[in-house]
Amino acid sequence: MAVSDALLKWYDVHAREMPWRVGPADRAAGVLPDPYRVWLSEVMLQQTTVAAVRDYFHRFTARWPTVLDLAAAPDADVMGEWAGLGYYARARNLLKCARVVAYEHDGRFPDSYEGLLELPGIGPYTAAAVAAIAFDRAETVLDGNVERVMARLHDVHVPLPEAKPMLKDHAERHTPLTRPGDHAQAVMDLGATICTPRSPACGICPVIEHCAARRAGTAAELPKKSPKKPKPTRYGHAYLARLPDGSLVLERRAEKGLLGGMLGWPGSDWSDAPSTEPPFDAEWREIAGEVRHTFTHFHLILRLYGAELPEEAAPEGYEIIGKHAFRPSDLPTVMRKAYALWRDA
DNA sequence: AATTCGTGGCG
DNA sequence: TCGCCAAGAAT
Repeated sequence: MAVSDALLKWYDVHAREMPWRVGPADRAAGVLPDPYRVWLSEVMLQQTTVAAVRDYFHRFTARWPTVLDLAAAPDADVMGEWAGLGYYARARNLLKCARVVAYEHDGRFPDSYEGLLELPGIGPYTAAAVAAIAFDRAETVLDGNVERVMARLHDVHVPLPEAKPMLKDHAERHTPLTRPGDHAQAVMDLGATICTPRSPACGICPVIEHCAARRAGTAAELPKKSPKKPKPTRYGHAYLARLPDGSLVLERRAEKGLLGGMLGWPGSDWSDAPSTEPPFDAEWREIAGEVRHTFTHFHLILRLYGAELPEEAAPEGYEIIGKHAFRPSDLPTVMRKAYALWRDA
């Protein structure tokens, strides 16, 4: 039996339940999933686990059931709803993409890889995933799961990312013309549940007889990866101010760069020797303790300063957010940590 | 082509 | 505690 046949047979029984997914039985009856939901889930799933995405997906689809609803949403609402999920450029591009689809494509997603690839925030993986899953196009997805499964199936020892093209070649040879959407999801499910990074469960693998790495005894050490750079530690200062009515002083961060477009506390740059100049005048007092947070490529240690501002002392150029309008859940995680430390001080 | 982008869970 | 890892894209 070919690899794709064995995979689909396994998937028919073991497909994981996901709120954006139409199971193999319904698909067999001709049901295709809503492209909007497939797209939304795939963007959320970029470098993010299924467990982390579930609640966000439910909140987004409850609040914005269609791409037209999302396109009409205010930027701040979408960024606030995305807060905590990370990689905030995804949220900015999500909204851009929704508006292009809504206003330039009549509210319908393109049904081809090439068409999807044109849209903001949709790269090679997501274009292939949406084309295959939502439109049953015979496209090949290449994500971390597929890379790992292919590296093992074909015993590829070339390290990533150099190995990517050859892993893609292998994956394409396995992509069937029928049920390509189920096939794509099957390979990813296999990678997520059986062909895992550490201690793969080869004993229950549906394609073990096709696996070259299993025969060679190298499955657990694949895929090889080139060494990555160590993370430096950076430092910074953040300033948390409150007005007499309980309002808080925040700022909307620049569109580009780290935490772009998100709300945050005013503060210094984050570097080896951050500026110690407060963003505006107040009776700042140091808050005991520090916030530690790790981003993709550096560790951050943040020192906090708090102030109670007098009446009529709201500084210019900031987002003054009322006591009851303020929700920590609108903030990225590092800013939530800062708020928690200040509040509990 | 190499960097820059979050966050939470896991061993 | 700490590095690794997750359904990557943009520049």
